[in-house]
This record gives sequence, C-alpha cells and structure tokens, in this order.
Amino acid sequence: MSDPLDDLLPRFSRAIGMAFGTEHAVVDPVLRRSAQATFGDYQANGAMALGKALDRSPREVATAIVGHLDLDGVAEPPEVAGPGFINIRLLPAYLGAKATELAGDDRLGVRPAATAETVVVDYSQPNVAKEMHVGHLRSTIIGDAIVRVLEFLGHRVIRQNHLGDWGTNFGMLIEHLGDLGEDEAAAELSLGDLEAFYQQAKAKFDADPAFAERARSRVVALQGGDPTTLAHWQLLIDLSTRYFSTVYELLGVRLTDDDIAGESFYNPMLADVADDLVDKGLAVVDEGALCVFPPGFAGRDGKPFPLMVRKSDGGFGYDATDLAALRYRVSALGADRIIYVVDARQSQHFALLFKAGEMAGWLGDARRAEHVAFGAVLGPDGRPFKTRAGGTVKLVALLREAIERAEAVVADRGELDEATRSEVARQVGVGAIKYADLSNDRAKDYVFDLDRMLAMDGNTGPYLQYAHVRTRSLARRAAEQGVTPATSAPVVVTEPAERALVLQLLALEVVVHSTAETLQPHRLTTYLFELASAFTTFFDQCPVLRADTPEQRASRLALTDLTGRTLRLGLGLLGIEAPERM
RNA sequence: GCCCUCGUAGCUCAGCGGAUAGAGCACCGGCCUCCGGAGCCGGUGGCGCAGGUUCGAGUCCUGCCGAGGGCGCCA
Repeated sequence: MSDPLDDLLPRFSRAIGMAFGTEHAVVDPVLRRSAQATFGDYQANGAMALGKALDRSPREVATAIVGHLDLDGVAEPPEVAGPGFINIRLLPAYLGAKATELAGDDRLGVRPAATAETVVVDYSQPNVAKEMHVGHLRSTIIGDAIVRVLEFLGHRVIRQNHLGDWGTNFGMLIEHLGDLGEDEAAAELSLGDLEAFYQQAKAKFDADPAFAERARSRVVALQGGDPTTLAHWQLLIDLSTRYFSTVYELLGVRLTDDDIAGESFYNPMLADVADDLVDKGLAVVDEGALCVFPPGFAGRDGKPFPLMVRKSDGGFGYDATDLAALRYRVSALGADRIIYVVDARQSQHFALLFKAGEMAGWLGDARRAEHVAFGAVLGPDGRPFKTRAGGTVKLVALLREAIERAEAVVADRGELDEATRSEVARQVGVGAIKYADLSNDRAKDYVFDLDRMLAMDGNTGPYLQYAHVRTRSLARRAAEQGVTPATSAPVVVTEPAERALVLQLLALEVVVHSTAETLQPHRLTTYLFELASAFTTFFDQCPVLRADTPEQRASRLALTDLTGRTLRLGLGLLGIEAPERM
C-alpha cells in the first residue's frame, strides 16, 4: 500500500511488454531503492539481464523500456545511466500524497501477509532449577521479536517455551530438595537464587557417593511415577516458572505460563513416536539403540550419524523429545511453519531433526521448520561471557545494572517524577540491551558492552527512543501553542530532508515483511536507525513550529507525528518500549 | 579427520548478484542569537588470500589461511 514499488512495478511490466512482447512482461525489472541519492530514489536494474537474454545492448534495452514507460503522476521522466540502469525520481506531489495516505493508516502502510499461517515459535527454553543466563537472553529476545512481527502480519502465532523440566539431573535436584525439606527449599528458590540451589545439589552429587546413588534411584522413581517424587518435581517446576515469570515481566516479554510446553509434556508421546518411525521403516536398532539415520550426516569415525529415538537402556533422550515435539506441532497444533530460536551450536541437531521430519512425512511442501540460529554473547575479553570467578552471569544481574545506569542518565534531565523516572529507566535500560542484541546479525557472536549499549549516540536503543521522545515533545509544544497536531493534514514535500524522510517512511512495509521472511530482526533495527537519522536531519533543517506558512507547519507536524508513530511501532515490533519523555 | 558458522575502516557493525562498498564510535575541520546540542554538515580510513561462474561478485562456487563451534546414548 505504502510501497512505491506497488505503483512502479506494474508500469514497468507494461512497458517491458510493449517494448519486447508480452512474453517478457513477466521479467523482473529488479526495482530497488537507489544506491545513492544522486541517482534518484529508485532504480531498475533489469535491463542488463534482459539485454543479455535478448542479445541486445543493455542501454538499448533500457532506452526501449523508458520509451514505453508511463510514470505520469508518479515520477519525473526516467533516465538511463551507466551500463543500463533506469533511474527514477519520484514527484514531490506523489510523495506527499503517499505520506498523507500513510498518516491516515493505523498500520502505517504495512499490509498483513497474503496468507495467514499457523506459526509455532519455540524460544527462551530455560532449565528448571537453574538460573537464566545470557545464553537465554538471546533466544528470549530474538524469539519475542519474531513473535511480534509475525503476529503483526496477521499470522496465528503459537509460542512454545520448551522448558528443560526433565532428565537425569532431576534425580539430584529432587533428592536435594528432600534433604532440605520442602519449606526451606521453597524459601530458597523463591528468593530467585536458583544457581545456588543447583550448585549445592551438584556439589553433593559429585562429593557424596551415597547421595549420588540416591539421586540415581530417584530418577527411576520419577520415571516410575512415584507420587512423592512427582510432587517434589512439580514443586521445583512451580517455583522455577514463578521465577522465570518475574524475569519475563522485567524483560517485557510476551511469554506466560500458558506458553510452557516443557520436555516432560512429550513423555506420553515418546513410545508412540518410536513405533511410528519403526512402522515407517525409518528407525533401526544399532548398537542396541533405536536410531534414524538421515542421509548426509557422519560422525567422527565417518560412520552414519544417528538421531537416537530410544537409548540402548530403553530410555528416551532429547532426540526423541524433539521428534515428538515436531510431530505434535505439526499434527496437533497444525503448524505451517515451526521456528526454533536456539543457539548455533545445535545446528547439526536441527538439520538431522528436520531431515528426519521430512522422511517421516511431517514436514515438506509448504510445511517447514527453521532453525533460527544465533551466536554467542561474549565478554569484554572476546571470550564467552563469564564472571571474574568464571561463573555464569545471571541475566537479572545484567538487567538490573542496565536499568541502574539508565536511571542515572535519565535523572540528568530532571523534570520527571520519581515513579515515572524509574519506569523510564527500566524501558531505557532493558531496551538498550534488547536493541544491542537485535541490531547484530544474529548469526554472529557479539560483545556485551553496557557502555556502548546505553550510549545516546549511534545505533543504540536509547538513540531511537530519544528520537521518538523528540517527536512527542514537538507535539506537546505545538499543543501548548494552540496548534492542533492534525495527523490528517496534507503532507507537502519541498526540502531534500523532507523527501528523504518520506522515502524512509514509505519503506517500512518492505522491511517488516523481509524481517518476517528472513527472521532477521537486525533488518528492522537498521531501518529504524536510518529513520531516526533522517528525522534528526529533517528536525535540524526544517523548522516545524516556525514554518513559513500554516500549511507547511501542519505538513511538518504531520510528518513528525508519522515518524513518531513509525518509531513506536517499529520498536514495539522488537519488544522495545517508546517512552513519551526521557 | 569430517561438518557448520564467521572474517568488511583503528574499534563496533550494515551491505538484498548491480553504479564510486555504507553507518556509528574515535580522530580532524566547519556550522549554531536553533522547536530537547543526547545536534547538523564535511574529511581521513576498508572487503583475510587465490582461483572460478557472471555483462557485473563484499555477496554465488572451489581451495587455502585465521577465529569459534559441533561430531552416538547430556540438551
């Protein structure tokens, strides 16, 4: 709707058809935003490839296209440049009309996806009775941004928090809980000090053979459904999830208890999944274990590498759980698309899993699974992020430090009461961490540096929030002067800074859709940073309240308001709040 | 040994097969009786190496070098 490409594309197709015959009208004119402003606003690069196909010179082809191109009301007469580029400069009147239209649209020009899909997003995945650390940060933040973008595009999103709530570890954890007594264990865990509880259990397990033996038999009791053991296990889960909820709330993440579908959830399905794979002729017994061998994977010894459906001792491991989860998401949840936000180290595991899913007929055609892999969070030394003592860094500790520092920055401004100030500090501090994470290509590692994250200059969360604050500030100032900030006022584009700003505003739709396709939130952050930059230039060079005419003032107020709403929407899609003042 | 990811400016990072590879920080030089200077304008500086595909390669393919990760019953 907002995208100028919608107006340009059909006109190019028509021109190409007229110039070279209708069979070529389907050729992609390769329309893009211009690399440089001096080349115009948009460029068509398709003439080069078409020239190759027709065995004619690209410039000749470009000239022929231009000869049939009707851009009346949209752009100035197009120009052929270089080897065969077609440069397009949009008309100010066209840009103004598009911006005006945009301002009247709640979705700011972003249409829903053509087909709404059911999308399962598996993210966060903390472990019961273990502290959340920076590793969970990425999954939680990236997953939450993906959820918000997909929901905005009209997809039916099912969040799945694949809680680590099962496994042999629980023998020692439950045994430790029993030793402490329920009340004391509950008291300790409810303090949110999960790490200490886990470490104590681990220390006893390693040091005390008798305890280790009790822990092992406790695993058997758990698997056997012993009521007291199950009750203690459930207590660990309840206390942990209560704690995770507080972290999610602090983070401003959408996850709730309703989204939890932990490993244990799939236990009742495991035997049936194994039977299913045997029936399909995919699973075979190897070295005593029931395995699926997807082609193309080899282990250290060069032999085929398995997905282990059932261990040689008859038990089930994570391979089985993940297979069951995959089948459940397809058959019971009706997923068209399944997204796993899990760190990059598990990419081989997911490649195996998805291949097996295809072999079993669970995936394929339009139904697909994707591993949204991400890199590690590094400390200042470029090594995986650890405390001085070498321990893992608690996620909440980082959040609190960021909020604390943000508070100091916000306090500089004064003019906010204390309650507002601490709320804004939370929005800024948490937003800074989220933005820093999301603005990097998720495939790469990044260095956790609070100083840089909280900087007010550069490509940071606070800078974008600040740009938004300025748009709000201007609106308040206008209101004080009795100027109604009419969002519906016609936008008139005259200055270069206005043109650049409008072009950026019109590009939101393309960016949001490409973010949803590639599942790369940093595309959106890059866009928003460019938008904020375009706005500050506009703000610097185009007087708003002191504009030459009432019409121009209304136009610029409308542009400011539209920019503010776009920043707020974009940040919102990333899970970052946009305060009114800071 | 095999497989995966990454290598772009002094630093942190964008870059969708298209023109002279862009930002931010830092550094240097300008601007400002200005609606939030947390600013604006300009400058210095770069694709790990070698081949290949292509009209066109930072982008795709192959090899090498370097960093990180993974490779059977832990998730």
